[in-house]
Amino acid sequence: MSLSYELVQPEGGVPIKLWTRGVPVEPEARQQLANAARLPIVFKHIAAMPDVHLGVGATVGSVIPTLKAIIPAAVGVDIGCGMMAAKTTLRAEDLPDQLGPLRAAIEQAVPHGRTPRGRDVGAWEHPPEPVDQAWAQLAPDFDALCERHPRLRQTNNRKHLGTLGTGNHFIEVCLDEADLVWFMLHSGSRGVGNAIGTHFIELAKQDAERHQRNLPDQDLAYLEEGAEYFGDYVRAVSWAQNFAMKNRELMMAQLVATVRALIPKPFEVQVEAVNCHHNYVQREQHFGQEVFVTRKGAVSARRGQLGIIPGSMGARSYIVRGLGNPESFESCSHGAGRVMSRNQAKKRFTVDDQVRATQGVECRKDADVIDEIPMAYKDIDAVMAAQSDLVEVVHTLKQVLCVKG
DNA sequence: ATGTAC
Repeated sequence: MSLSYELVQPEGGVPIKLWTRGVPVEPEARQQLANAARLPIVFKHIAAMPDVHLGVGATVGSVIPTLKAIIPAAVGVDIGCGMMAAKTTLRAEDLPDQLGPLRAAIEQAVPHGRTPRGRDVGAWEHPPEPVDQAWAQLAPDFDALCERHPRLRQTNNRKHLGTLGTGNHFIEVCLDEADLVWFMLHSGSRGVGNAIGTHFIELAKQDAERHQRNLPDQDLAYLEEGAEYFGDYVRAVSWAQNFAMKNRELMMAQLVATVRALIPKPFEVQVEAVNCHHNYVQREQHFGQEVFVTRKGAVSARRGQLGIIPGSMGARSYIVRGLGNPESFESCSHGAGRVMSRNQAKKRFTVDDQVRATQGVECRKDADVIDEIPMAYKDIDAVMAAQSDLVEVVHTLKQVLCVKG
């Protein structure tokens, strides 16, 4: 039987297994995977998902298991970034014909966009009660962290909880194959997670310099167990991941309340919503060994575990169930993956292209979202086919409304 | 992705 993945053996490193059959992979991404494979702390092999593409330090769409050490830049700065989705009892025909007012109401209810100095655009001016309650839960561990790392206090933290952000972060209303309405959203740990990531990436680089480590790439600097800041990083990254998960829960609640206020028909939202990180690190057992697994643009896919693989603004998204494939460290892709940079997309496509590609979706179609045009992403169907031994599709979702930051 | 500096 042929392998479901491509096997590459970089000289002086662990093997790389790529679930990329029928999907393009940039040579630069291969080089970057090989760099990570040469680190002495990597366990067994590296897994590349079908949406793999070049990132900072580590490749987006990769799973890197490490022994008694973590590479902060492999986790990245968008710590805890991920997806949340929930099915409702609403049906397509319960939605209004014109979705513009609903989009405007969601944009009004959930802070989104940039948070430049002195102006609260993407942040709460006065966080509502549920946000303050959630912050009260997060605050003690954050305060403890700030005692040892005071610069982290100078961040947007409490006012960013329950807010969307920018770029590819979005909120969608979707229909599944049975015309049931779903809510779905994509966001992370906002400013404070970014500051934590940046801070510890810097500390890891200083640590590598002190130890005169010979690294294939400075962005692959790692912190080892016993290093001065290792424990702090583990606590900080875990805190940011909790912040991100709570951030998504709060936005989902806000979204549900907003739709309830606008749609006359009463409806229920499933209690067991899916809420999964795709940029994170955690302790796991693989091949009988306790390891740190860093998923950068990858989702956990243990047997039976539900995950979310979104397509682009105009494409379908998938609710998936993990098959627990041990060779992928029980993981799957986090999306379609880009085929071109944001700048390339803005050069190549016009507003007319964007209008055509997002037909039937109530969303922004202006010059500032062309970098998110569906053609800038890989074909989601090819991506799904390449990982058929990692996940099975449970639901297929098509967006009818999309809010971008 | 985010915030800030250029």
